[in-house]
Amino acid sequence: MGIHTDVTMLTIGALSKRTGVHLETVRYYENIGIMPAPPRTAAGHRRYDHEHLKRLTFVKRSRELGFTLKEVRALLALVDGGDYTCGEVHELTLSHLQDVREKIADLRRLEMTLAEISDQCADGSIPDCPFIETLFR
Amino acid sequence: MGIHTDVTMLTIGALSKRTGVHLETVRYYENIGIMPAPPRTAAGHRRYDHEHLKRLTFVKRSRELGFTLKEVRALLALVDGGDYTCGEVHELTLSHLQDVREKIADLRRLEMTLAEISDQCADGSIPDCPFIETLFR
DNA sequence: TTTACATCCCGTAGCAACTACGGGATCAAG
DNA sequence: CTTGATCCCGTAGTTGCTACGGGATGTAAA
Repeated sequence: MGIHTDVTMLTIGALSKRTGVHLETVRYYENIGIMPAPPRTAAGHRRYDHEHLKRLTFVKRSRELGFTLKEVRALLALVDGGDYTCGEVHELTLSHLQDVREKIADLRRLEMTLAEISDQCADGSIPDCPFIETLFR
Repeated sequence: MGIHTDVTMLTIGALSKRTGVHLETVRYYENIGIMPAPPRTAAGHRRYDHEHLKRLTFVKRSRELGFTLKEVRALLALVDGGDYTCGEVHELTLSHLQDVREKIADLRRLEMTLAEISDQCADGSIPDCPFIETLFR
C-alpha cells in the first residue's frame, strides 16, 4: 500500500463535506494556487491528508471573516513562511476591519434613506409614488 | 437639420458627464436593455434627449440605493408600464431594505469577531499569533 | 486647409469568486 | 456484474461593470 493510497486519506468529496467547501471550489482553489495539488491515485483521483484539511479550514474561516482571496493569499504566505509575527497579522486584520466598518457605514446610510423614502409611500394605492419621483431626481 | 441632429441633444460623453455614469457603462446599459438604443447621427454617433437623461438618472439613483440591475429592471418595468401603484414600489423597496439589513447584520457580526480576535494580538512581536491559530480552528 | 487632439465607434477580455454543465471514467456495494 | 455515487476535466455562465486596442469622426486652432 503506497503512501498515496493511505486509508486515512480523504477523497475530494470527503474533504468537501468535512470543510463545507464545495467540491468545485476545492478544485478551483487548486487551480489558482491557494491549495496545493494533492497526490493522486493510479486512476487520477485526488487524495488529501490532514495538512490539506487544515489549510482548507484556514481558507474557509478566512473567507467567512470576509477576507478576499488576495488577502487569504497574504495570510497564507505569512503562515507558509513560518516566520510571521503577530504584528504583521494584526496589520492585515486591521486594514480589513477598516474595510468592513466602511461597508457597514455605507449600508447604514442606505438603510436610512431607503426606510425614509419608503415610509412616504407605505400607503398602498396612491398612483404617483413619491419614491419613484425621488429616483428621477 | 434632422430630428436626430437637434442641437439640444447630447453625445454619449455629455450624457456621461451629466449623470456621472461612465461612458462605457452607458453603452453597457444599452447592450443589456436597461437603456434604449438612441438615435444615431449619419456617422453612427449616439444622440440622447431629455428622456434618456431622466431614465439614466433613475438608473443611477437606483444603483446608488443598492438595487441590483435586476431590481432596477423591475422598477423600470413598473415605470414604463405607467400604471404602477405605490404599493408595488413599496414591496420591492421593503424587500431590498430587508436585504440591506441582513447584510448589515452579517457585517456587524464580522466586525465584532475581527475586533475581538485582533485585540488579542495587538502586541507586536509575539511569534505564535492567536489570530492565526483561530483561523486554523 | 491642414493638423492636431478629443471624442466616438465596436468587440472582446478581464475582474472577483465561484457555480454549473456536459460527457466521460472509476469506485464501492449488492 | 450491474447499478449508482463519485470523480475527472475543461469551458461557460454569473454580476456589474472596466479596460484595451485600433480605427473612424468631430471640432477648433494655426
